[in-house]
Amino acid sequence: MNLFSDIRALVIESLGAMTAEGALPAGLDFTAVAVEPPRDAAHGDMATNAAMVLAKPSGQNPRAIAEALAVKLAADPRVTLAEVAGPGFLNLRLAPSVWQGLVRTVLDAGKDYGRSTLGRGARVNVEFVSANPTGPMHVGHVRGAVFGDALASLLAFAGHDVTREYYINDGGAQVDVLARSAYERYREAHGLEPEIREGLYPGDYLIPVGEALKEKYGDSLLDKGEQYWLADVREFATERMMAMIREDLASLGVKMDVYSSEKALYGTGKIESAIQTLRDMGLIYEGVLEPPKGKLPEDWEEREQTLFRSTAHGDDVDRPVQKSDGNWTYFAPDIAYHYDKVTRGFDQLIDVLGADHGGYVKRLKAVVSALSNGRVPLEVKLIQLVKLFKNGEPFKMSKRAGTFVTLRDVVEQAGADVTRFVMLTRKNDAPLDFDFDKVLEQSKDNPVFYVQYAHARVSSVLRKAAEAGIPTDDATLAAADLSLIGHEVELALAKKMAEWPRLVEIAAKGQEPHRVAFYLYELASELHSLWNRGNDDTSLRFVQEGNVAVSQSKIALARAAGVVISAGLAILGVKPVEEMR
RNA sequence: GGCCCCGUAGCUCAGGGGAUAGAGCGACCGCCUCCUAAGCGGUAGGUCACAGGUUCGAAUCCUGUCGGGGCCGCCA
Repeated sequence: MNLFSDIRALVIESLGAMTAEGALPAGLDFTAVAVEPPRDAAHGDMATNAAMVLAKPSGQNPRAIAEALAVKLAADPRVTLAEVAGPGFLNLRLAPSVWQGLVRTVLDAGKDYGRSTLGRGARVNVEFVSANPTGPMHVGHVRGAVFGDALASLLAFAGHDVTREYYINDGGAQVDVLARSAYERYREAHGLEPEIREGLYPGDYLIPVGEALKEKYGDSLLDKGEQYWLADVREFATERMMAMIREDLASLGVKMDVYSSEKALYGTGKIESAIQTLRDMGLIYEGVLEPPKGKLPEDWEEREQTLFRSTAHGDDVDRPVQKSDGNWTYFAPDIAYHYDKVTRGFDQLIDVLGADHGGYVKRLKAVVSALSNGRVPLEVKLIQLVKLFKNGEPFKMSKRAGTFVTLRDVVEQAGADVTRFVMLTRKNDAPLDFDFDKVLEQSKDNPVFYVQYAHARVSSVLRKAAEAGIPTDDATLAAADLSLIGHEVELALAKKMAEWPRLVEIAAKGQEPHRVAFYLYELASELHSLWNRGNDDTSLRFVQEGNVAVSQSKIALARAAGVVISAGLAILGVKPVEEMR
């Protein structure tokens, strides 16, 4: 199904034959032999570096190897031309029938075209978002949510068994703050003046929570000390916040498989047992940390703490797991949580975190490495900041000034599809500019519309064909005489589609969903290009008046492009459109 | 002081061992009696931050320097 691997197999087979004939020494390692699209399409359809890679180990001139290999490859009916170029590249040109056959392959496979077995069913846990349950999701969370979701889809498409997971930070001091903030709103609901002290959450979103508390508890919590209500209010408010967050995620089209709770780790011995496991490995000790160099915290004092010997697993310093008052640090439940993920049998863990967690990565990796005996790799994807713009002007966010941009604001203004696509057009480790005006602009400047427009044009062709009475269901198109398409511009579109399975694997290996977005842009560009050629050359239009067979072959090509665009958009979580409005 | 990320065209960014380094925007020149011109074709624009190293081959890998951002015990 992947033409590049098909041709690579042919190359390897030919190299094997050369070895058998004594043209190459036995025992050569062919793993570095690659078959790729050439940088410049004028060079051919595919290129292999085989001769250059094998020149040194075989002690032969690369061009001589390439010449001999060219003869072998040219004997295959799929190869119409094999020529040596540059330092020893072997450029291949493939027969039109190969590309015509590819169109049929795409139509037969439908949305599964490009699906890969690369992952061999490995169980991968992708943890993402994990926003604190203390308020609505803001724009900073959106990018992490979209990235994690698309990465999960990409890995699943590439043959992994993926679990999407959200870790609810409902066990720390911040949920106590939430409870106190909600309690003030509860008092407010009773007509009292709320005291939103410094450090409490001032947001309006807690007002309905206060009212709901009144409904549930009446006035029974009024004028009582914290010890009477804190636990109940905390649980109540946290639940409400999570309901809100789930709604936010749903509006973005993100669906988690598992929600894990930090609170559930406390009082169940899970933290203690995870720490004990590390202790048994000799990785927990009582000690004193060196003060950080450079900028010293003002209230620094030496103090003995319970430490995790993360330096034994690649970290720079050991890390405290207990505060001086004996409580766990934030790190401790995280140890237990990652231990839990390891215990659940995942083959790989991926954490999607904000870039401000960069200093946290090494200790997390150290924990997972220690607790899995090095069996489970942890990959941490850091998501850089989103810089908001409006009318080309930077848009500063501030909770205090009330210019706090929530996920809901973004989705309401830009729409889920646009938001998702735009947020995926950048590598996760590069900052992203998000301009509210630009993302809604309907031009080539905006990649979302460019790709959607291409898909809409395919739909338009199908509608036109239907009006002309030409049957265009997928089965009919797949059975069409595809040898009728042969113009180089048409074949160029098919060639771009041939790259899709390869791209899926590259993107999955690199855990880089942005590659999908860039690929879709290129594919759309090929389609637009072909479309416009039809303006000058009517023989290149998809619907050919009075010629059903030719029309069907050309429509099959367009439809196949639409199928690939849909498949790519599905990974990004974006719905393709049938027409532009 | 240490750790992580980044530095590619005027701007925003792809490419991350392979050939003459690409796209969009901006600039300039063209293309609608014709399937959606929300599009297409072309021209101009580069010391891939800098210096060493590895390699048949480096924008890409390694080391260092410079510049930008992030992080660095009792917050999560």
